[in-house]
Amino acid sequence: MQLYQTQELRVHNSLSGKKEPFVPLKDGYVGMYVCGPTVYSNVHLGNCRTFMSFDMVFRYFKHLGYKVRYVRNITDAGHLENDADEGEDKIAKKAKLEQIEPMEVVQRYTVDFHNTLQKFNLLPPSIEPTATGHIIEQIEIIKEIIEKGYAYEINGSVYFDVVKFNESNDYGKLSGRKLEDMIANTRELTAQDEKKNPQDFALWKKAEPQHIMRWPSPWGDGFPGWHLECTAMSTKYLGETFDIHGGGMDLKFPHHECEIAQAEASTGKSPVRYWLHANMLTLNGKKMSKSTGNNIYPAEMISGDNDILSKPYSPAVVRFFMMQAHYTSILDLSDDALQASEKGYNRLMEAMDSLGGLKTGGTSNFDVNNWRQKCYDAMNDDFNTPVLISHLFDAVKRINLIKEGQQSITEDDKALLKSTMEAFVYDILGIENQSALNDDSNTLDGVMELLIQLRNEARANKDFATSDKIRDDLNALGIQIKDGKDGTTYSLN
RNA sequence: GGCAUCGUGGCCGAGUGGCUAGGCACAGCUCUGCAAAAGCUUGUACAGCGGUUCGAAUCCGCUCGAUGCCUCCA
Repeated sequence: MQLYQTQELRVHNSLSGKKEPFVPLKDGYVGMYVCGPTVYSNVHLGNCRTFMSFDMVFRYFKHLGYKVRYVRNITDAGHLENDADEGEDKIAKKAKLEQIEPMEVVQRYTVDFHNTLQKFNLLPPSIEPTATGHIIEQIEIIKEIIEKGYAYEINGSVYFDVVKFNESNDYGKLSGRKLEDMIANTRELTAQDEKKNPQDFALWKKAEPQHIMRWPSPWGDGFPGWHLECTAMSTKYLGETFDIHGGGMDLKFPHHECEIAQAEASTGKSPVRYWLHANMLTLNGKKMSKSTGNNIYPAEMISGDNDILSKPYSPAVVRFFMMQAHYTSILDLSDDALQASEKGYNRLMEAMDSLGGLKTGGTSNFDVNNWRQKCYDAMNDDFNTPVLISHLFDAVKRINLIKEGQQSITEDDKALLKSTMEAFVYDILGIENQSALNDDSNTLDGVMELLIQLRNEARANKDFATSDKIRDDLNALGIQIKDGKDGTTYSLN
Protein backbone atom coordinates (compact mmCIF):
# COMPACT_ATOMS: atom_id res chain seq x y z
CA MET A 1 0.00 0.00 0.00
CA GLN A 2 1.49 3.29 -1.10
CA LEU A 3 0.60 6.65 0.35
CA TYR A 4 -0.76 7.92 -2.95
CA GLN A 5 -3.54 5.38 -2.66
CA THR A 6 -4.86 7.05 0.48
CA GLN A 7 -3.94 10.69 -0.11
CA GLU A 8 -6.01 12.60 -2.64
CA LEU A 9 -3.78 15.13 -4.30
CA ARG A 10 -5.26 18.04 -6.19
CA VAL A 11 -3.21 20.32 -8.41
CA HIS A 12 -3.90 23.67 -10.01
CA ASN A 13 -3.89 23.04 -13.75
CA SER A 14 -3.10 26.21 -15.70
CA LEU A 15 -4.84 24.75 -18.72
CA SER A 16 -8.24 24.67 -17.01
CA GLY A 17 -7.48 27.33 -14.41
CA LYS A 18 -8.85 24.99 -11.76
CA LYS A 19 -7.70 22.62 -9.09
CA GLU A 20 -8.14 19.09 -10.37
CA PRO A 21 -7.63 15.69 -8.78
CA PHE A 22 -4.25 14.39 -9.85
CA VAL A 23 -4.55 11.08 -11.64
CA PRO A 24 -1.40 9.90 -13.41
CA LEU A 25 -1.44 8.38 -16.85
CA LYS A 26 -0.02 5.16 -15.53
CA ASP A 27 -0.91 4.08 -12.04
CA GLY A 28 2.01 4.53 -9.68
CA TYR A 29 4.17 6.49 -12.12
CA VAL A 30 4.59 10.20 -12.71
CA GLY A 31 6.27 11.83 -15.69
CA MET A 32 7.28 15.42 -15.09
CA TYR A 33 9.05 17.94 -17.31
CA VAL A 34 10.30 21.34 -16.17
CA CYS A 35 11.86 23.96 -18.42
CA GLY A 36 15.43 24.45 -17.30
CA PRO A 37 17.76 27.44 -17.63
CA THR A 38 19.54 28.91 -20.60
CA VAL A 39 23.12 28.70 -19.46
CA TYR A 40 24.52 32.01 -20.63
CA SER A 41 24.88 33.72 -17.23
CA ASN A 42 24.69 32.97 -13.52
CA VAL A 43 21.35 31.71 -12.26
CA HIS A 44 19.52 34.36 -10.35
CA LEU A 45 17.34 33.98 -7.33
CA GLY A 46 14.10 34.04 -9.28
CA ASN A 47 15.24 31.03 -11.30
CA CYS A 48 16.06 29.32 -8.05
CA ARG A 49 12.58 29.85 -6.70
CA THR A 50 10.98 28.18 -9.70
CA PHE A 51 13.28 25.19 -9.58
CA MET A 52 12.87 24.97 -5.83
CA SER A 53 9.09 24.90 -6.19
CA PHE A 54 9.27 21.99 -8.59
CA ASP A 55 11.87 20.30 -6.43
CA MET A 56 9.28 20.34 -3.65
CA VAL A 57 6.68 18.92 -6.05
CA PHE A 58 9.12 16.20 -7.11
CA ARG A 59 9.87 15.40 -3.49
CA TYR A 60 6.21 15.16 -2.57
CA PHE A 61 5.41 12.80 -5.44
CA LYS A 62 8.28 10.61 -4.36
CA HIS A 63 7.14 10.75 -0.76
CA LEU A 64 3.68 9.60 -1.81
CA GLY A 65 5.31 6.52 -3.26
CA TYR A 66 5.17 7.34 -6.96
CA LYS A 67 7.97 6.33 -9.24
CA VAL A 68 8.82 9.70 -10.76
CA ARG A 69 10.77 10.45 -13.88
CA TYR A 70 11.70 14.10 -13.59
CA VAL A 71 13.21 15.67 -16.72
CA ARG A 72 14.69 19.15 -16.57
CA ASN A 73 16.58 20.37 -19.61
CA ILE A 74 19.63 22.56 -20.05
CA THR A 75 19.24 25.04 -22.88
CA ASP A 76 22.70 25.26 -24.36
CA ALA A 77 21.89 25.98 -27.98
CA GLY A 78 21.04 29.57 -27.27
CA HIS A 79 18.03 31.45 -28.42
CA LEU A 80 17.78 34.37 -30.74
CA GLU A 81 18.52 37.72 -29.22
CA ASN A 82 15.87 39.35 -31.33
CA ASP A 83 13.43 38.52 -34.02
CA ALA A 84 15.36 40.15 -36.82
CA ASP A 85 17.05 38.10 -39.49
CA GLU A 86 20.55 38.81 -38.24
CA GLY A 87 19.53 37.67 -34.78
CA GLU A 88 22.35 36.21 -32.79
CA ASP A 89 21.89 33.65 -30.13
CA LYS A 90 22.62 34.52 -26.53
CA ILE A 91 25.28 31.96 -25.99
CA ALA A 92 27.19 32.86 -29.13
CA LYS A 93 26.94 36.51 -28.19
CA LYS A 94 28.34 35.91 -24.74
CA ALA A 95 31.10 33.73 -26.21
CA LYS A 96 32.16 36.48 -28.56
CA LEU A 97 32.12 38.98 -25.73
CA GLU A 98 34.32 36.86 -23.53
CA GLN A 99 36.45 35.51 -26.37
CA ILE A 100 35.75 31.91 -25.59
CA GLU A 101 34.05 28.98 -27.23
CA PRO A 102 30.26 28.79 -26.90
CA MET A 103 30.62 25.45 -25.18
CA GLU A 104 32.91 27.09 -22.62
CA VAL A 105 30.12 29.48 -21.77
CA VAL A 106 27.73 26.57 -21.48
CA GLN A 107 30.07 24.62 -19.27
CA ARG A 108 30.83 27.52 -16.96
CA TYR A 109 27.22 28.41 -16.29
CA THR A 110 26.02 24.84 -16.13
CA VAL A 111 28.48 24.28 -13.32
CA ASP A 112 27.30 27.46 -11.58
CA PHE A 113 23.70 26.31 -11.97
CA HIS A 114 24.38 22.92 -10.42
CA ASN A 115 26.44 24.36 -7.58
CA THR A 116 23.79 26.89 -6.71
CA LEU A 117 20.93 24.42 -6.75
CA GLN A 118 22.92 22.06 -4.61
CA LYS A 119 23.37 24.78 -2.00
CA PHE A 120 19.61 25.14 -1.86
CA ASN A 121 19.36 21.38 -1.40
CA LEU A 122 17.61 20.63 -4.68
CA LEU A 123 17.57 17.01 -5.74
CA PRO A 124 19.03 16.33 -9.18
CA PRO A 125 16.39 15.46 -11.77
CA SER A 126 16.19 11.95 -13.22
CA ILE A 127 17.35 13.15 -16.63
CA GLU A 128 18.95 16.48 -17.48
CA PRO A 129 19.13 16.53 -21.28
CA THR A 130 20.72 19.27 -23.35
CA ALA A 131 19.34 20.94 -26.44
CA THR A 132 22.54 20.45 -28.42
CA GLY A 133 22.40 16.75 -27.64
CA HIS A 134 18.99 16.48 -29.30
CA ILE A 135 19.38 18.23 -32.64
CA ILE A 136 18.46 15.10 -34.56
CA GLU A 137 15.26 14.64 -32.58
CA GLN A 138 14.35 18.26 -33.19
CA ILE A 139 14.93 17.93 -36.94
CA GLU A 140 12.69 14.85 -36.98
CA ILE A 141 9.86 16.79 -35.34
CA ILE A 142 10.21 19.61 -37.84
CA LYS A 143 9.95 17.10 -40.70
CA GLU A 144 6.83 15.69 -39.11
CA ILE A 145 5.24 19.13 -38.72
CA ILE A 146 6.05 20.07 -42.32
CA GLU A 147 4.56 16.78 -43.47
CA LYS A 148 1.36 17.50 -41.58
CA GLY A 149 1.22 20.88 -43.29
CA TYR A 150 1.69 23.12 -40.27
CA ALA A 151 5.09 24.50 -41.19
CA TYR A 152 6.75 26.03 -44.22
CA GLU A 153 10.32 26.48 -45.37
CA ILE A 154 11.67 29.73 -46.65
CA ASN A 155 15.31 30.65 -47.39
CA GLY A 156 16.68 27.81 -45.30
CA SER A 157 14.50 28.55 -42.29
CA VAL A 158 11.36 26.74 -41.20
CA TYR A 159 8.42 28.48 -39.51
CA PHE A 160 5.39 27.14 -37.73
CA ASP A 161 2.17 28.25 -39.39
CA VAL A 162 0.13 29.48 -36.43
CA VAL A 163 -2.83 30.68 -38.49
CA LYS A 164 -3.16 27.35 -40.23
CA PHE A 165 -2.81 25.51 -36.94
CA ASN A 166 -5.48 27.66 -35.35
CA GLU A 167 -8.00 26.62 -37.99
CA SER A 168 -8.16 23.12 -36.56
CA ASN A 169 -6.69 23.66 -33.08
CA ASP A 170 -6.88 26.26 -30.39
CA TYR A 171 -3.71 28.35 -30.30
CA GLY A 172 -3.81 30.35 -27.07
CA LYS A 173 -5.78 27.98 -24.88
CA LEU A 174 -3.10 27.86 -22.19
CA SER A 175 -2.53 31.59 -21.83
CA GLY A 176 -6.13 32.61 -22.46
CA ARG A 177 -5.40 34.46 -25.67
CA LYS A 178 -7.21 34.58 -28.93
CA LEU A 179 -5.30 34.61 -32.19
CA GLU A 180 -7.58 37.30 -33.63
CA ASP A 181 -6.74 39.60 -30.70
CA MET A 182 -3.07 38.96 -31.14
CA ILE A 183 -3.22 39.74 -34.82
CA ALA A 184 -5.16 42.91 -34.10
CA ASN A 185 -2.53 44.07 -31.63
CA THR A 186 0.54 43.25 -33.63
CA ARG A 187 3.12 45.86 -34.32
CA GLU A 188 4.05 46.51 -37.88
CA LEU A 189 5.83 43.85 -39.81
CA THR A 190 9.47 44.47 -40.40
CA ALA A 191 10.13 44.65 -44.12
CA GLN A 192 12.63 41.81 -44.23
CA ASP A 193 10.50 39.41 -42.21
CA GLU A 194 10.20 36.04 -43.89
CA LYS A 195 7.26 34.92 -41.85
CA LYS A 196 3.81 34.73 -43.38
CA ASN A 197 2.37 36.07 -40.20
CA PRO A 198 3.93 37.76 -37.17
CA GLN A 199 2.50 35.09 -34.86
CA ASP A 200 4.42 32.35 -36.65
CA PHE A 201 7.50 31.17 -34.82
CA ALA A 202 10.74 29.59 -35.97
CA LEU A 203 11.33 25.86 -35.85
CA TRP A 204 14.65 26.09 -37.63
CA LYS A 205 16.77 29.13 -38.41
CA LYS A 206 19.31 29.39 -41.16
CA ALA A 207 22.79 30.14 -39.82
CA GLU A 208 24.52 33.13 -41.32
CA PRO A 209 28.19 32.53 -42.16
CA GLN A 210 29.41 34.21 -38.97
CA HIS A 211 27.13 32.17 -36.76
CA ILE A 212 29.22 29.77 -34.70
CA MET A 213 26.63 27.34 -33.35
CA ARG A 214 25.32 25.49 -36.39
CA TRP A 215 24.21 22.07 -37.45
CA PRO A 216 23.44 20.50 -40.84
CA SER A 217 19.80 19.86 -41.68
CA PRO A 218 17.60 19.10 -44.67
CA TRP A 219 17.16 22.88 -45.01
CA GLY A 220 20.87 23.69 -44.86
CA ASP A 221 23.12 24.69 -41.95
CA GLY A 222 21.26 26.26 -39.10
CA PHE A 223 20.08 25.90 -35.55
CA PRO A 224 16.83 24.94 -33.86
CA GLY A 225 14.14 27.45 -32.97
CA TRP A 226 13.04 28.83 -29.68
CA HIS A 227 10.57 26.30 -28.40
CA LEU A 228 11.42 23.06 -30.10
CA GLU A 229 13.90 21.48 -27.72
CA CYS A 230 11.37 21.07 -24.93
CA THR A 231 8.96 19.31 -27.25
CA ALA A 232 11.73 17.04 -28.53
CA MET A 233 13.12 16.12 -25.14
CA SER A 234 9.85 15.76 -23.29
CA THR A 235 8.49 13.51 -26.04
CA LYS A 236 11.63 11.44 -26.15
CA TYR A 237 11.86 10.76 -22.41
CA LEU A 238 8.25 10.98 -21.25
CA GLY A 239 6.18 10.12 -24.28
CA GLU A 240 3.77 11.98 -26.53
CA THR A 241 1.49 12.64 -23.60
CA PHE A 242 2.80 12.95 -20.06
CA ASP A 243 1.54 13.98 -16.64
CA ILE A 244 3.13 17.23 -15.49
CA HIS A 245 4.78 20.10 -17.26
CA GLY A 246 6.15 22.86 -15.08
CA GLY A 247 7.91 26.15 -15.54
CA GLY A 248 7.92 29.78 -14.59
CA MET A 249 4.86 31.91 -15.14
CA ASP A 250 6.71 33.98 -17.71
CA LEU A 251 7.08 30.94 -19.94
CA LYS A 252 3.36 30.41 -20.26
CA PHE A 253 3.28 32.58 -23.35
CA PRO A 254 4.66 32.10 -25.86
CA HIS A 255 6.96 29.25 -24.90
CA HIS A 256 4.49 26.75 -23.48
CA GLU A 257 1.80 27.74 -25.93
CA CYS A 258 4.20 26.95 -28.76
CA GLU A 259 5.14 23.64 -27.18
CA ILE A 260 1.49 22.64 -27.21
CA ALA A 261 1.17 23.71 -30.84
CA GLN A 262 4.28 21.81 -31.93
CA ALA A 263 3.25 18.65 -30.16
CA GLU A 264 -0.35 18.76 -31.35
CA ALA A 265 0.77 19.49 -34.89
CA SER A 266 3.23 16.60 -34.98
CA THR A 267 1.42 13.91 -33.00
CA GLY A 268 -2.18 15.07 -33.04
CA LYS A 269 -2.25 14.65 -29.27
CA SER A 270 -2.31 17.06 -26.40
CA PRO A 271 1.14 16.68 -24.84
CA VAL A 272 0.52 17.55 -21.21
CA ARG A 273 -2.22 16.63 -18.76
CA TYR A 274 -1.38 19.06 -15.98
CA TRP A 275 0.39 22.36 -16.58
CA LEU A 276 1.88 23.84 -13.41
CA HIS A 277 3.23 27.38 -13.29
CA ALA A 278 5.39 28.81 -10.54
CA ASN A 279 5.06 32.49 -9.86
CA MET A 280 7.67 35.21 -9.82
CA LEU A 281 9.97 36.46 -7.11
CA THR A 282 10.19 40.21 -6.67
CA LEU A 283 12.82 42.14 -4.74
CA ASN A 284 11.63 44.95 -2.49
CA GLY A 285 8.33 44.96 -4.32
CA LYS A 286 9.79 45.30 -7.79
CA LYS A 287 10.71 43.03 -10.62
CA MET A 288 14.22 41.67 -10.44
CA SER A 289 16.20 43.16 -13.21
CA LYS A 290 19.89 43.28 -13.90
CA SER A 291 19.64 46.55 -15.76
CA THR A 292 18.09 48.53 -12.89
CA GLY A 293 20.30 46.93 -10.26
CA ASN A 294 17.25 45.50 -8.52
CA ASN A 295 18.84 42.10 -8.56
CA ILE A 296 20.73 39.79 -6.27
CA TYR A 297 22.61 36.60 -7.02
CA PRO A 298 22.34 33.59 -4.71
CA ALA A 299 26.04 33.68 -3.94
CA GLU A 300 25.84 37.34 -2.89
CA MET A 301 22.94 36.56 -0.64
CA ILE A 302 24.67 33.67 1.07
CA SER A 303 27.94 35.55 1.51
CA GLY A 304 26.26 38.81 2.53
CA ASP A 305 28.33 40.61 -0.09
CA ASN A 306 25.61 42.89 -1.44
CA ASP A 307 24.07 46.32 -0.91
CA ILE A 308 20.50 45.14 -0.65
CA LEU A 309 20.38 43.01 2.49
CA SER A 310 21.70 43.80 5.94
CA LYS A 311 23.34 40.43 6.54
CA PRO A 312 24.07 37.05 4.98
CA TYR A 313 21.29 34.48 4.88
CA SER A 314 21.92 30.77 4.74
CA PRO A 315 20.47 28.75 1.86
CA ALA A 316 18.30 26.81 4.30
CA VAL A 317 16.75 30.03 5.60
CA VAL A 318 16.13 31.20 2.05
CA ARG A 319 14.49 27.91 1.24
CA PHE A 320 12.33 28.10 4.35
CA PHE A 321 11.38 31.65 3.42
CA MET A 322 10.31 30.56 -0.05
CA MET A 323 8.36 27.60 1.27
CA GLN A 324 6.35 29.97 3.50
CA ALA A 325 4.67 31.27 0.35
CA HIS A 326 2.53 29.28 -2.06
CA TYR A 327 4.32 28.49 -5.32
CA THR A 328 1.57 30.12 -7.40
CA SER A 329 1.79 33.45 -5.54
CA ILE A 330 4.17 36.26 -6.27
CA LEU A 331 6.66 36.38 -3.44
CA ASP A 332 8.45 39.53 -2.38
CA LEU A 333 11.93 39.24 -1.01
CA SER A 334 13.04 41.84 1.50
CA ASP A 335 15.41 42.11 4.43
CA ASP A 336 12.57 42.30 6.97
CA ALA A 337 10.87 39.25 5.55
CA LEU A 338 14.11 37.27 5.56
CA GLN A 339 14.90 38.25 9.13
CA ALA A 340 11.48 37.09 10.25
CA SER A 341 11.95 33.82 8.41
CA GLU A 342 15.35 33.28 9.91
CA LYS A 343 13.92 33.47 13.41
CA GLY A 344 11.09 31.14 12.51
CA TYR A 345 13.53 28.76 10.92
CA ASN A 346 15.67 28.70 14.07
CA ARG A 347 12.66 27.98 16.24
CA LEU A 348 11.62 25.12 13.98
CA MET A 349 15.10 23.63 13.96
CA GLU A 350 15.46 23.87 17.72
CA ALA A 351 12.23 21.92 18.07
CA MET A 352 13.58 19.34 15.61
CA ASP A 353 16.73 19.04 17.71
CA SER A 354 14.86 18.50 20.96
CA LEU A 355 12.37 16.01 19.50
CA GLY A 356 14.55 12.96 20.07
CA GLY A 357 15.19 13.71 23.73
CA LEU A 358 11.56 14.22 24.66
CA LYS A 359 10.41 12.34 27.77
CA THR A 360 7.51 10.03 27.16
CA GLY A 361 4.63 9.13 29.45
CA GLY A 362 1.51 7.04 29.64
CA THR A 363 -0.78 9.51 27.92
CA SER A 364 -0.72 12.02 25.08
CA ASN A 365 -2.49 15.37 25.08
CA PHE A 366 -1.69 15.64 21.40
CA ASP A 367 -3.64 13.81 18.71
CA VAL A 368 -0.67 13.08 16.51
CA ASN A 369 -2.59 11.09 13.92
CA ASN A 370 -5.09 13.84 13.37
CA TRP A 371 -2.33 16.44 13.13
CA ARG A 372 -0.41 14.29 10.68
CA GLN A 373 -3.37 14.06 8.34
CA LYS A 374 -3.75 17.85 8.46
CA CYS A 375 -0.20 18.10 7.20
CA TYR A 376 -1.03 15.80 4.31
CA ASP A 377 -4.25 17.69 3.61
CA ALA A 378 -2.25 20.88 3.23
CA MET A 379 0.14 19.32 0.75
CA ASN A 380 -2.66 17.55 -1.07
CA ASP A 381 -4.28 20.92 -1.67
CA ASP A 382 -2.01 21.96 -4.55
CA PHE A 383 1.17 21.69 -2.50
CA ASN A 384 0.15 24.28 0.06
CA THR A 385 3.47 24.59 1.88
CA PRO A 386 2.54 27.71 3.90
CA VAL A 387 -0.40 25.92 5.48
CA LEU A 388 1.79 22.87 6.06
CA ILE A 389 4.30 25.08 7.84
CA SER A 390 1.58 26.53 10.07
CA HIS A 391 0.77 22.97 11.16
CA LEU A 392 4.45 22.26 11.72
CA PHE A 393 4.52 25.21 14.11
CA ASP A 394 1.58 23.73 15.99
CA ALA A 395 3.80 20.74 16.55
CA VAL A 396 6.68 23.00 17.58
CA LYS A 397 4.48 24.44 20.30
CA ARG A 398 3.57 20.94 21.48
CA ILE A 399 7.17 19.84 21.50
CA ASN A 400 8.13 22.81 23.65
CA LEU A 401 5.25 22.18 26.04
CA ILE A 402 6.22 18.55 26.43
CA LYS A 403 9.83 19.55 26.92
CA GLU A 404 8.76 21.92 29.70
CA GLY A 405 6.79 19.12 31.32
CA GLN A 406 3.46 20.86 30.83
CA GLN A 407 2.13 18.17 28.50
CA SER A 408 2.98 14.54 27.87
CA ILE A 409 3.27 12.15 24.98
CA THR A 410 3.37 8.36 24.66
CA GLU A 411 6.30 6.49 23.19
CA ASP A 412 4.31 5.55 20.08
CA ASP A 413 3.04 9.07 19.50
CA LYS A 414 6.51 10.48 19.93
CA ALA A 415 7.88 8.11 17.32
CA LEU A 416 5.13 9.06 14.90
CA LEU A 417 5.59 12.77 15.60
CA LYS A 418 9.30 12.51 15.01
CA SER A 419 9.07 10.54 11.78
CA THR A 420 6.34 12.84 10.47
CA MET A 421 8.21 16.02 11.31
CA GLU A 422 11.36 14.70 9.70
CA ALA A 423 9.49 13.60 6.59
CA PHE A 424 7.82 16.96 6.06
CA VAL A 425 10.67 19.25 7.07
CA TYR A 426 13.65 17.41 5.62
CA ASP A 427 12.30 15.15 2.88
CA ILE A 428 9.40 17.12 1.44
CA LEU A 429 10.20 20.77 2.09
CA GLY A 430 13.88 19.97 1.69
CA ILE A 431 14.87 22.26 4.52
CA GLU A 432 18.24 21.35 5.94
CA ASN A 433 19.00 21.59 9.62
CA GLN A 434 22.13 23.63 9.63
CA SER A 435 22.55 23.60 13.38
CA ALA A 436 22.82 19.82 13.13
CA LEU A 437 25.17 20.06 10.15
CA ASN A 438 27.55 22.42 11.91
CA ASP A 439 27.37 20.67 15.22
CA ASP A 440 30.07 18.20 14.40
CA SER A 441 32.24 18.66 17.44
CA ASN A 442 31.89 16.63 20.56
CA THR A 443 34.59 18.86 21.92
CA LEU A 444 32.26 21.84 21.90
CA ASP A 445 29.60 19.84 23.70
CA GLY A 446 32.10 18.87 26.36
CA VAL A 447 33.33 22.42 26.83
CA MET A 448 29.79 23.73 27.01
CA GLU A 449 28.80 21.14 29.55
CA LEU A 450 31.69 22.26 31.70
CA LEU A 451 30.79 25.95 31.38
CA ILE A 452 27.15 25.29 32.12
CA GLN A 453 28.16 23.31 35.19
CA LEU A 454 30.46 26.10 36.42
CA ARG A 455 27.73 28.65 35.86
CA ASN A 456 25.19 26.62 37.75
CA GLU A 457 27.60 26.21 40.64
CA ALA A 458 28.16 29.96 40.69
CA ARG A 459 24.43 30.53 40.69
CA ALA A 460 23.96 28.09 43.51
CA ASN A 461 26.52 30.09 45.46
CA LYS A 462 24.77 33.32 44.49
CA ASP A 463 27.92 34.41 42.70
CA PHE A 464 25.92 36.13 39.99
CA ALA A 465 28.84 38.17 38.76
CA THR A 466 30.52 34.97 37.62
CA SER A 467 27.38 33.27 36.29
CA ASP A 468 26.36 36.35 34.31
CA LYS A 469 29.82 36.75 32.89
CA ILE A 470 29.72 33.19 31.56
CA ARG A 471 26.27 33.72 30.10
CA ASP A 472 26.92 37.15 28.59
CA ASP A 473 30.34 36.39 27.20
CA LEU A 474 29.06 33.23 25.54
CA ASN A 475 26.20 35.25 24.13
CA ALA A 476 28.68 37.66 22.61
CA LEU A 477 30.30 34.66 20.92
CA GLY A 478 26.96 33.65 19.45
CA ILE A 479 26.18 30.91 21.92
CA GLN A 480 22.91 31.20 23.76
CA ILE A 481 22.36 29.65 27.16
CA LYS A 482 18.85 28.40 27.78
CA ASP A 483 17.56 27.54 31.23
CA GLY A 484 14.76 25.00 31.05
CA LYS A 485 12.85 22.96 33.60
CA ASP A 486 15.12 19.99 33.13
CA GLY A 487 18.40 21.81 33.12
CA THR A 488 20.36 24.07 30.88
CA THR A 489 21.03 23.71 27.16
CA TYR A 490 22.69 25.89 24.56
CA SER A 491 22.35 26.75 20.92
CA LEU A 492 24.53 28.38 18.31
CA ASN A 493 23.21 31.42 16.51
C1' G B 1 -2.86 49.92 -25.58
C1' G B 2 -4.40 44.31 -25.11
C1' C B 3 -4.49 39.80 -22.00
C1' A B 4 -3.74 37.62 -17.17
C1' U B 5 -2.96 37.42 -11.95
C1' C B 6 -3.26 39.96 -7.55
C1' G B 7 -4.23 44.07 -3.65
C1' U B 8 -5.26 40.80 3.78
C1' G B 9 -3.66 43.65 10.65
C1' G B 10 3.38 47.14 12.04
C1' C B 11 6.10 43.45 8.33
C1' C B 12 5.77 38.65 5.55
C1' G B 13 2.04 35.42 4.16
C1' A B 14 -2.43 31.46 4.08
C1' G B 15 -7.63 31.02 3.68
C1' U B 16 -12.96 30.68 3.53
C1' G B 17 -19.84 33.13 2.02
C1' G B 18 -21.24 32.99 8.69
C1' C B 19 -16.57 29.09 12.99
C1' U B 20 -8.63 31.75 15.79
C1' A B 21 -4.08 30.16 9.62
C1' G B 22 0.98 30.59 10.72
C1' G B 23 5.80 33.22 11.21
C1' C B 24 8.19 37.87 12.77
C1' A B 25 7.64 42.45 15.54
C1' C B 26 4.90 44.93 19.77
C1' A B 27 2.40 44.75 24.79
C1' G B 28 0.89 42.21 29.41
C1' C B 29 1.50 37.80 32.37
C1' U B 30 3.96 32.97 34.10
C1' C B 31 8.81 31.08 34.83
C1' U B 32 13.86 33.31 36.41
C1' G B 33 18.45 35.91 41.38
C1' C B 34 17.99 39.33 36.89
C1' A B 35 17.61 37.93 31.95
C1' A B 36 17.25 34.90 27.70
C1' A B 37 14.55 30.68 26.02
C1' A B 38 9.71 28.52 26.54
C1' G B 39 4.45 28.94 27.59
C1' C B 40 -0.17 31.85 28.18
C1' U B 41 -3.17 36.31 26.83
C1' U B 42 -4.41 40.49 23.88
C1' G B 43 -4.57 42.76 17.93
C1' U B 44 -12.20 44.61 16.24
C1' A B 45 -6.98 43.02 8.95
C1' C B 46 -9.02 42.04 4.41
C1' A B 47 -7.35 48.75 -1.61
C1' G B 48 -11.78 52.28 -2.58
C1' C B 49 -16.96 52.79 -4.13
C1' G B 50 -21.47 50.48 -5.33
C1' G B 51 -24.49 45.80 -5.75
C1' U B 52 -26.30 40.49 -4.60
C1' U B 53 -27.32 38.06 0.28
C1' C B 54 -30.36 36.92 6.55
C1' G B 55 -24.93 37.55 6.44
C1' A B 56 -19.02 39.06 2.24
C1' A B 57 -12.76 40.27 3.29
C1' U B 58 -14.67 35.72 0.47
C1' C B 59 -19.74 36.38 -5.25
C1' C B 60 -20.77 40.57 -9.17
C1' G B 61 -19.64 45.56 -11.31
C1' C B 62 -16.70 49.91 -11.50
C1' U B 63 -12.33 52.81 -9.89
C1' C B 64 -7.37 53.00 -8.28
C1' G B 65 -2.76 50.43 -7.62
C1' A B 66 0.91 46.37 -8.18
C1' U B 67 3.08 42.32 -10.81
C1' G B 68 3.61 39.24 -15.16
C1' C B 69 3.04 38.38 -20.41
C1' C B 70 2.26 40.65 -25.25
C1' U B 71 10.29 40.55 -28.20
C1' C B 72 14.60 36.25 -25.03
C1' C B 73 13.64 35.59 -19.80
C1' A B 74 12.05 31.00 -14.07
